[in-house]
Amino acid sequence: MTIDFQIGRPAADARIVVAMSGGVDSSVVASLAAKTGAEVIGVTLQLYDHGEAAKRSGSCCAGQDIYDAKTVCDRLGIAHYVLDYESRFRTGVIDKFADEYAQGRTPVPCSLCNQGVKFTDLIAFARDLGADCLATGHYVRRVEREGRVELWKGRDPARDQSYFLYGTTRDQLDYLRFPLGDLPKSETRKLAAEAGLIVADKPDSQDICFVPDGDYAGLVKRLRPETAAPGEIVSLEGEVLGEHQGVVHFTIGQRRGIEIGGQPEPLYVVRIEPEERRLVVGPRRALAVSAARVEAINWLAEGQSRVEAKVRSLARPVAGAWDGEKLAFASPEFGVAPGQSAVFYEGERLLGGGSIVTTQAAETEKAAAA
RNA sequence: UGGGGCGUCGCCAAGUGGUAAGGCACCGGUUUUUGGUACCGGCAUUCGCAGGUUCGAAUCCUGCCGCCCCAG
Repeated sequence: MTIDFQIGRPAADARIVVAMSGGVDSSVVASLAAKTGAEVIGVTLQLYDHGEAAKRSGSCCAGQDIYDAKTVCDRLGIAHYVLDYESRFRTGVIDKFADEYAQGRTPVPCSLCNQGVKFTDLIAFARDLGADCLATGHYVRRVEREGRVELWKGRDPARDQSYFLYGTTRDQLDYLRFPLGDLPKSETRKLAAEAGLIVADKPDSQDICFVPDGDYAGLVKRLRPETAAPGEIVSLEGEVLGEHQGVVHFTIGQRRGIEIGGQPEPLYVVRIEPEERRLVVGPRRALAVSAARVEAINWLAEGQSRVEAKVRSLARPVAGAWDGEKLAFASPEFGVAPGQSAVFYEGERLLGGGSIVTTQAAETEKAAAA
């Protein structure tokens, strides 16, 4: 299978840099790039410690993964660079991640990473190398239409990663290539196997890449100890129902882990008040939100008012109206957490997105609290 | 130390002779490049304790223990 990298000049003269995490996807991208006949350079970022996480595979950008990426490059006969981005990743992603929790918000580290270290810094590096483009293994599509580039969802809806890439700028998009955007994952694995890549059967990455054992709270606690301070759990009416072991363990809309029984219906986290170290909980209907204020928006399209919006990576898009400041949901949305991204779409096309700063409770909460 | 009430899974709670509902919580799984959500599954051989009646009791009887309320 051949993929057109849309470089605009003979492959023999082209140079492609591939961002390689050490996983299947980006390895296949490197393989596809090599097949074009262009000069291909694999680059892997070393993002965090050499300790615990390094031994774990199926994540990205630590010891085993770097070794895997290198092995793949050797097989393909291409160059491979490892860049030490630990300190940048630390300040640009991990510290911010912890800070967000300290403010009672729920960060999306993958977006922070893509928009910072991965794209901004890596693109600069690739440009320095004189490359024609930077290719990654993301499942999104770059579509040239009417003389402009657009960002579309990955063809395979189960794999679409556009939610995490809303912050990609037009300039970056010009330079980026996503060769897997049209493929289903199964096809990627098949290509990996055909190419004899060592990572063909490597498990998909999941969870937060820099959290070795899934215990993200443990990491945040080390960086921001105050997030582990116990506090009250109160009802919407202000009644103290129990105690929690730190706001770091919670996010808006969360049900499990509150550890309060004896209720007629489940309790969800409705609000987090970090300065008071207080958790406000209530029934599901209290989560209903009619609108969300969104800031730091990156538009890839002209500002649109009628949009479909995703406020979580795994949510189906919902209809909404954008007025330049806030997103009004056509029908109440549940579990909208400040810190998460609101990403706007028009069908397959990603229009833009930003960070949710506040939400507006729907009438039902007021009714429930009254 | 008179009267009344109660004691069923961590919590709430149904069940008053026929062989322990349900909800919440918790645990596990599924899904997933964020946190969650949702869905599926698990969760009292036992009903404060000890005797007794009965073919059979959490359910009836007796005693004890504990808690609550009202009276002293």
